[in-house]
Amino acid sequence: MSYSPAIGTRSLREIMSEAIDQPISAPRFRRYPSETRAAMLIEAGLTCLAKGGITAFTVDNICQEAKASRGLIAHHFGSKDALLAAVYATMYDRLIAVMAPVDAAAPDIVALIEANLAPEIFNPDSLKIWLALWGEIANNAELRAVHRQRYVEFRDTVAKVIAAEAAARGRQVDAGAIAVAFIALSDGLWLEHGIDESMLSREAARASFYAMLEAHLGPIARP
Amino acid sequence: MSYSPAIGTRSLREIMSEAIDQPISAPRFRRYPSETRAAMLIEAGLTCLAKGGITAFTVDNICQEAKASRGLIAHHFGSKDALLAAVYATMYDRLIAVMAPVDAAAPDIVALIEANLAPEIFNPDSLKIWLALWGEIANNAELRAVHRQRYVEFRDTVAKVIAAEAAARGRQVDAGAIAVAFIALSDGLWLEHGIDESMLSREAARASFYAMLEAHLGPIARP
DNA sequence: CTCCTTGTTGAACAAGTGTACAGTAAGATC
DNA sequence: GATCTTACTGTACACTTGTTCAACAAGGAG
Repeated sequence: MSYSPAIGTRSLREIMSEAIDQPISAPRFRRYPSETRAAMLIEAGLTCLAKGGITAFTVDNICQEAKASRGLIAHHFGSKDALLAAVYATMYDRLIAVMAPVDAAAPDIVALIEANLAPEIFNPDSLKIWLALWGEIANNAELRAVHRQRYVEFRDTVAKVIAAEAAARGRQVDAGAIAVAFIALSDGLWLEHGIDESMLSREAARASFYAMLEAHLGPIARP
Repeated sequence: MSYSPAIGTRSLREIMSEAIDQPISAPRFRRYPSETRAAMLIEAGLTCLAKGGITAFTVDNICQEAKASRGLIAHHFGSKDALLAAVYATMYDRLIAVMAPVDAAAPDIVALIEANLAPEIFNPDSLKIWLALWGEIANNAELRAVHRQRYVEFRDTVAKVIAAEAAARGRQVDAGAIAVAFIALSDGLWLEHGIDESMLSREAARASFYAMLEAHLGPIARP
């Protein structure tokens, strides 16, 4: 038995109600403000990346994860690539948010290190997402644009803290260069931890951070 | 006008020869020893990864790059994933090959650092390949198996050099832990250099390596 | 030359890809 | 209640995906 699609003024729900001879009251779907739904799709995209890498970042997967229909990504983002760019921006948003306390009135080098080791950042799922995204940067102009903007923003935050610490110690250093090296180390530690958790503990990563910065700034008192 | 396919004992080449009324002497394709063709497919796979990341690692792309037909990957590797695993193993082969001189009778910490900066290793194309592969490790059992084996092999080579250097200096260190940190740093530097070449020069990367190892081993004479 | 092995081709297949779009309906506003 | 905006659905589309497989042919062995 098949039902004909709704025609004219009678909704499918009305027809169905009649056919099964009882009212169907529950709405078939929920409407969200555009921003809310966009955020939901971004979240679903992140989940897909964490679960299966860039290969699993498909319209079908994402919409299923978000419990929405296939058309929604196009409606809210225009294209899948635009959603991917939004996903990447979200990752940087969160990274920078964790750094925010560090960037406060009193820059604190220990807080910088500990922020990098925070569970929101230093965890395999999060890393899998970074990894999937990094692998796409070279092949995706939209992603590259986001990267260029956000990376510089992030680097400058780190450089500021390092420069402040160096000034407080009366040391002359190239804070920008050290910031890049620090980020490189951070990325590398995330990488090892993300690929094989057992290979590199948080404690080992912490030691690397301190050793690296002490080489440039002198002894740092650990908390 | 269309030609019927070859039937019975007459080859398509014979029929074509007759049709255009002149001999066709050039073979339609070349046969290679299995190993040779496998190597060609691996090379083509590497090229695809460098050009377009894991998304470009498709049967069509690879076979086109290798100037072969679609069926060849299945014939030589069984599946696309098996080829990917072989590609990954090849990357480690080459990395370990560059390290080989380091691992010789007289382990040399400077040679270790310089090997990591060698143009065969420290270049954006090579990094794009690593990046694409790393992003897949978590989602691909075959790849994970290769990683587990080769990474340990590689780490032990690095640890050996560090341990020897530490012994020569009479220092007590955890060479394995330092090796992991060293590899993490190395990966991170490759990453920055590969994503945006202008962000991190070879010279800056060199400085990071020396600072990192000097923190553990004391002053190192630079070449 | 005539086998014979096996590397190679290319079409066929089902399943999955992103996008377009016409139509549906939720829920705020009046 | 009626009206309207727009979030949302779901199908259709053209195309790409990896794998299978029967047939072809290169090139060495005899």
